[in-house]
Amino acid sequence: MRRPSMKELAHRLGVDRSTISRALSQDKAHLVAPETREKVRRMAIDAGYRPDLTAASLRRGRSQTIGVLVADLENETFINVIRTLIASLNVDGIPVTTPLIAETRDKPNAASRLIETFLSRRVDAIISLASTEADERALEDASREVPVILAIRTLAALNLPSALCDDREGGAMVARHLVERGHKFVCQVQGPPLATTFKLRAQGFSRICADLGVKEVTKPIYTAEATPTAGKKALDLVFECEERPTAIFAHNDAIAIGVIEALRERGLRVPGDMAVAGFNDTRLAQVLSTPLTTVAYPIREVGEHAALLFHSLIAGEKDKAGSRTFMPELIVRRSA
Amino acid sequence: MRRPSMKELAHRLGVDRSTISRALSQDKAHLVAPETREKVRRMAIDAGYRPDLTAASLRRGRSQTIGVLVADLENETFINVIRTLIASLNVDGIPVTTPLIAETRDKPNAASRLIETFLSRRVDAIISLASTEADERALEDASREVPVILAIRTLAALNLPSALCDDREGGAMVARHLVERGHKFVCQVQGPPLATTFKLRAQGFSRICADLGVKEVTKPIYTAEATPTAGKKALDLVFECEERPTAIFAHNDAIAIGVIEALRERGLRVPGDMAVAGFNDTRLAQVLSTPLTTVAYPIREVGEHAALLFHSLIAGEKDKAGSRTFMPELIVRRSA
DNA sequence: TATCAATTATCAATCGATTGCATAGTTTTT
DNA sequence: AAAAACTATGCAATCGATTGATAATTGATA
Repeated sequence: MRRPSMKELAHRLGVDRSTISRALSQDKAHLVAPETREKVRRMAIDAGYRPDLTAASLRRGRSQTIGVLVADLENETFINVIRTLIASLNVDGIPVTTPLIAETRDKPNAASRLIETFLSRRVDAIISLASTEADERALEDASREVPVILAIRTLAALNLPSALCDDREGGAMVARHLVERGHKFVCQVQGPPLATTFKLRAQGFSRICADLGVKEVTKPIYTAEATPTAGKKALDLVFECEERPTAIFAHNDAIAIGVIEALRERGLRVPGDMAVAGFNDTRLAQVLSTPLTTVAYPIREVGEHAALLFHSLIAGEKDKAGSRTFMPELIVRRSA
Repeated sequence: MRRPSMKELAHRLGVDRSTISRALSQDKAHLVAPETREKVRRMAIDAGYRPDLTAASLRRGRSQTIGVLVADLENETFINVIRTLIASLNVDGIPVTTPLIAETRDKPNAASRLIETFLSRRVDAIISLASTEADERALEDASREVPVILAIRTLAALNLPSALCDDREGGAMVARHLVERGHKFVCQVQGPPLATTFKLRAQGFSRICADLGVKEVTKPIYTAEATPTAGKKALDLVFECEERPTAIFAHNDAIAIGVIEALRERGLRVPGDMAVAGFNDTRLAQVLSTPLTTVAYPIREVGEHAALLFHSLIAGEKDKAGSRTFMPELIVRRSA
């Protein structure tokens, strides 16, 4: 017993399918007489009618779908931004726009392939939480066909509407805090430089160090991935330096945790022997027995602004769709 | 300059649209003469033709789309199963089936609402990594319209094809190991009992304890969520018991980490003062300075079998689509 | 030469919903 | 009482691709 289509409903009720369509719609329901409308709605429920969004999409030219590119599904911050984004996609608690979530893992051609799929599926917009310079071209091309919004990571060359965190200032906050605590020689364990996030955090941090006369380890230290494993490995590089710093700014909490575990293995105490600060304020940062000093990411703001950009852009209000950068917040705990 | 549709291509080439369709298809390309086929393909590329999957879906009655329900996007194990699942969805590296990923967070009505959306979008199948008893009805109803596959979590009452881990045996493995290490009085910090996973782990563990004459803390201890925060809180309950156990089996690694941090705060050493074992073998388990003894989840097997079920079911080969349960593996490290 | 098969392409219907335009019926205005 | 203005509904085209039925062409076979 297949579910009925509009045509079948129309037949049973002896009205035209267009009447059914209007009666069940949000915006055109006023065009049909209240009693007919009720009759249609009741019948639709009784018969177990379920609209076919594929057909509706085709006709409308809008798929009520949004392509979401994310660099890493294991990253709590990305996920949380996506969560608020999705929550803001619903209207009156009803999900009208379905997100197509796809992960790039920062692989070279992943983004462009996924964007092709999105466009074939006629997404109404694309939100990228995965932009790297390698994807610049693909995103630019896409932006000529459909609104493209950047979140978390930006691309200076592109001038696309974006929802960002002030990563430079975040890095600066950490630097100022370390200086305040009396550190004179510090070190960064940087995330992979393919995304703007880490580059800006590094710039902000270094700038303040330079201004306030604090020395940084000369050779920059990068991790291949922003993971605890990579952070652990990176600590070896720190210890290869001639002089040992007294504080480490890890570019995110996952790296920081790796650093802390590595320090523990060397029998060093945090913050006594080495102060450690992270970035993002993930769940784990709060649970550690030496709670992590870190920078809280403006998750809600970024997610909601991305949603707002989406809504403005598909409504054609290009003027309202401005980029915004939100301020993160330093959370001082025990580790630094 | 909008991209052309098939109709436009056909016009330019002076052939019928059906010829274009066949020339560009995988399975019907042999019906068109080799030279025409080449001509069409070249032209399609030159003109920047991009098929409209919305239209194709409508006509075919298949959307080349799969609905994926996941309980928690922050859970590494879920994500990794989804990753292998998605990888197996591609044919020759080309993504033919797009996953619609949606998160339930184990909220009461989330699953049924999301399933409605999936069905409205005419997904070819639904894979649930989020099944709880509360969703039983919704999944059963859905399974009458579309293939439904269960992964990670099962529902005994439903008899749907599934890809699972032998959680009971996993729990048993931990129990046997603890007994081997000489523990006589142990404790479980169980995950929320709404999913089969945790219930089975508990059963398997308790069964072995009973068989081998090892005492368990009398009152079962549950966490509200499978997170470090919840694990930390749960340790208080352990210490409320009259007698203190010497080992804790945390139902997953996230809980275990919470437990360990809580122990550290009390100045207790792992495994000296308290042994701790987890479940899943997440990335973090390997990085801890006291590496976690845990049970490695058969991620690849579960993901690939789920994909296989999907492929069999949409091919109509119901017989080939059998449920399978894969064996996890105990990873002994330092913590227990 | 007539018949049949194979190959290649066209025709036209179809998937299910949406929407501009037309029309019949009703109410309001003058 | 006629004209104007609404209301409520129906008609039919449309979105873009797919596919079964059918026609045209060529070659082979009896």
